Amino acid sequence: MTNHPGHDIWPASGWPTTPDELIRVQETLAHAAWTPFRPLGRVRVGACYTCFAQAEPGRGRPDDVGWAAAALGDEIAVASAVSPEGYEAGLLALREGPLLEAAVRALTELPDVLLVDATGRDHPRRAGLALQLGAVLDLPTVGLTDRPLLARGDDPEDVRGAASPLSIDGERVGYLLRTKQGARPICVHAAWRTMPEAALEVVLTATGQMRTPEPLRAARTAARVARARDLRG
DNA sequence: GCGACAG
DNA sequence: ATCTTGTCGC
Repeated sequence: MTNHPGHDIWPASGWPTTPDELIRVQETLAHAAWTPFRPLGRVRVGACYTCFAQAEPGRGRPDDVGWAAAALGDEIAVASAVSPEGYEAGLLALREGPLLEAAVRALTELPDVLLVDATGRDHPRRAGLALQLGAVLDLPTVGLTDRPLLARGDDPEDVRGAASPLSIDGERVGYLLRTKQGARPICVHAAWRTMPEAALEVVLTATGQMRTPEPLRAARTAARVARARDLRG
């Protein structure tokens, strides 16, 4: 938890710092060999989330302060820093990667599988931030978003648990999942070491009565609370 | 040229 | 991310 944030976690983070660099990493990760994660037994599901100080529509600003939180069971960890980049679709890792990694690494124990507020295989180079973060942390990950980046899918029926495939040119990259009746479906993305079906299973086990899976709700709340606290003194 | 475009 | 709109429940 950095109280007076700087760019400090970026240079030493090992994450790419330029679009060209990131794109190369994404292309490499998209073709990397992997063994599929099978959710067996009691799987510990964690989540991470980032929010920023500037709340303007459209692209976020460079040099904005960000707060990331990671949640696993009752434990919460938070990290904060100035993020050098604004938001650009396809390059979210430049803005949030090191922040999310820092929050997850601040947990006492790592989860068996991590939910990330970003896409995975649904990406121009098939390597969204959820996939990349999993590779960096060596953890299976699942991406969760409100809407797809490139993928398309039909609306699942309005029954809790109903799902319909999200695809890019016939390639299945995730599912639209109705986690709550009467609520918009969430996008569940295959990411690092997770097939679309495994991703779906993980999300269903982590979801209670609310639309958003519990670990992600916890991380989201924690990040926003940290932001509110730090923006006072 | 215009809209779309994870957070 | 944020905003708008609509609906339901307190």
